[in-house]
Amino acid sequence: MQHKPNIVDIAEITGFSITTVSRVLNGKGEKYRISKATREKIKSVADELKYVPNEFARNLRIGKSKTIALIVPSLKNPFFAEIASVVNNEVRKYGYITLIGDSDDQVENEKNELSHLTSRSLDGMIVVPCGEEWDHLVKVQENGLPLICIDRYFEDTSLSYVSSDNYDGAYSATKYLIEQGHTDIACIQGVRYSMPNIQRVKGFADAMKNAGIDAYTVTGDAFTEQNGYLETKLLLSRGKRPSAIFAFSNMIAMGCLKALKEENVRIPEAISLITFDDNPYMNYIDPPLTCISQPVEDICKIAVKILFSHILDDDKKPKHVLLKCMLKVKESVKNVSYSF
Amino acid sequence: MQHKPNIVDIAEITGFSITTVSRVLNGKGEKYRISKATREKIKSVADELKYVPNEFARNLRIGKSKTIALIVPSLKNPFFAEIASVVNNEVRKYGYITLIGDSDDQVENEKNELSHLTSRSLDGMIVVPCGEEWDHLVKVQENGLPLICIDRYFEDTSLSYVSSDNYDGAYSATKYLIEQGHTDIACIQGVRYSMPNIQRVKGFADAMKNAGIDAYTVTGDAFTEQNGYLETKLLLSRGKRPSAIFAFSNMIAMGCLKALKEENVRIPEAISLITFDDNPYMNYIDPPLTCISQPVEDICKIAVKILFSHILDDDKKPKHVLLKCMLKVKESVKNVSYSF
DNA sequence: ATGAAAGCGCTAACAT
DNA sequence: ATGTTAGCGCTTTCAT
Repeated sequence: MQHKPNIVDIAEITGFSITTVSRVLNGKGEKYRISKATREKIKSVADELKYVPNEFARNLRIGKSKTIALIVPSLKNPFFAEIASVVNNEVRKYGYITLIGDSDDQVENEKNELSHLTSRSLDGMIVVPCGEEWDHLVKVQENGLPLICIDRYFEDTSLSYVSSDNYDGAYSATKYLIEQGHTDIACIQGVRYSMPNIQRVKGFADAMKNAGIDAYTVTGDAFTEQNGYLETKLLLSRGKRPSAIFAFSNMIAMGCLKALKEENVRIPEAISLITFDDNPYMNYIDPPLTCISQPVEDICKIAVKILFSHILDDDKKPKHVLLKCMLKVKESVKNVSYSF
Repeated sequence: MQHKPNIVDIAEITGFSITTVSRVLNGKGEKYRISKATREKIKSVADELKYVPNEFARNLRIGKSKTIALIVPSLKNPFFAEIASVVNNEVRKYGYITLIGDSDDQVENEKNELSHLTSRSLDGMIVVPCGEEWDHLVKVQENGLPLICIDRYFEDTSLSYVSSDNYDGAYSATKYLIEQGHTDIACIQGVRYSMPNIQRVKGFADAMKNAGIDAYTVTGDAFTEQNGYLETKLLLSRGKRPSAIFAFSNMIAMGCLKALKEENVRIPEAISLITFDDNPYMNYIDPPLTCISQPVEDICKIAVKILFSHILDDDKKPKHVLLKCMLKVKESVKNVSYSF
């Protein structure tokens, strides 16, 4: 047989009807009380021909694609690469496939990906939104496509989300710095309007205020290495340097490191550094960075679970889940309690 | 309108036939000499309805899916994450979509992904094979699906590949170490049968021999952090420690760093370290690692280009491309020429 | 310059 | 316990 075998071929060879073949091959043989002999014959022929069902025909017919899409701001960022990896694996467990879209942190791209991907009759979508707009996401959902936001999300919308408890994470980090005797702390934030950032700033500020510290710096405006670099350079050029820097993401921390290295500022001797996000490479940088580790794996697993409850169980109620972060003490924060 | 609009809806609204609508929406209006007025009307209605073509129907009809698949050993490894990112972006430029599969470095998974993915009527495939088998890959190709290997590949098969010139890369790295006065060099290799590894060992050995050094160590058996860690531990427990270690991948290097740190061996003062692969995080480890950087971006771009020449131009001739690596001197290799 | 109609491979409602 | 048949939305051949 030259062309790819289809159920018609199998029907002709076995002498049964297309329907019967379809039923057997879909595991509905029992249900339709198709005789064992028939089932076996059909299956063996299918095997022999190396029959693979045409997903397009099936999808066209049933209007489902067994496909979900994941849109992340950048696969090159290890934080999102891990998300992609975990989501991909979890989704496979349901027999579904993941299309990965990269928005390169541009809302325009996100929208394009969204419309491009929906032409594939997706069954669901997981998005790490990169902008401050959510209309296009809500619209997708209103069109009947279950959608979950992870990491970045929006409040007061009908969109489900799973993220870290960023407020608590930032609060703990700041509290830890204060406990180590730091009072002059600067934090370098990411995209200002993004919910994780808003929560982190709040957690940071609250921890400072609760400790009776009113003077602190919040600067920066992107979750990028460049932002971390520039802001650190600026902080270092100030009259009085902060004793500790709190970087709001792994990429920002990289930029801090670059700047601190350039200026020959030793960590943690001269300046302490703490950061959001953890990853394996962080253990080998100089020094290993004390960080707030996000439960990325759990976030993804829960997101996928919720997504499939939306898809399969028709449970459309929006769910909002925040998971606690963990402070991982390494070597980049100095105890300065008795240093004056 | 409740359901997703299709060309039938547009035909009804505009009063033209389905055929005409299809032609206009596919940009074949000119070709079929459809009047400008008609074209504009159809387009405006399509816009208004936010019409998105159903890819499944189209794909079913034309037998193409505008989809390619990429299988990598692990998305969590930044080396492969970068590959995924670049391939994904390049493929989008052709209006195609990428399905990403993760083999978790198990040939069994690779085979599963392969058969799972082929049911999606792929138009092409890019694989970073993880085993020493290629039969399943060749078979896929023989079934008419263009397939390219990147990074890891096989010789003497009909499979196209794009990879680094690993021999040359390893040769340069070794030559550099020797120029810096090192003679007692150990290299920690990855998966032994893999082509990059074979070439790297050859490059390493040739460089040593050409320098008149006959004694050297080649040890290890996986491109993993664990392998790097264990082998370094073993090297350090030997009577005479090597003066330099050559790690054959980023992950192996991470393991080396971990072991060296644990044993308080200073780099490069006590032992020099050079590694294959570069990535942004490597600039912040202690010390920045001198490395052989692979042209990942170019490899991916060329692979995609070749893939599409196979897909679109029907040019099925296997192509074999090796790109030169680059030695990036940072701070992990000490010049020991005059140290005895 | 535009249309009618067949068919891609599959599923499911409706037979028998 | 098995078969007939109508479409899913699209492209394309053949007509006009």
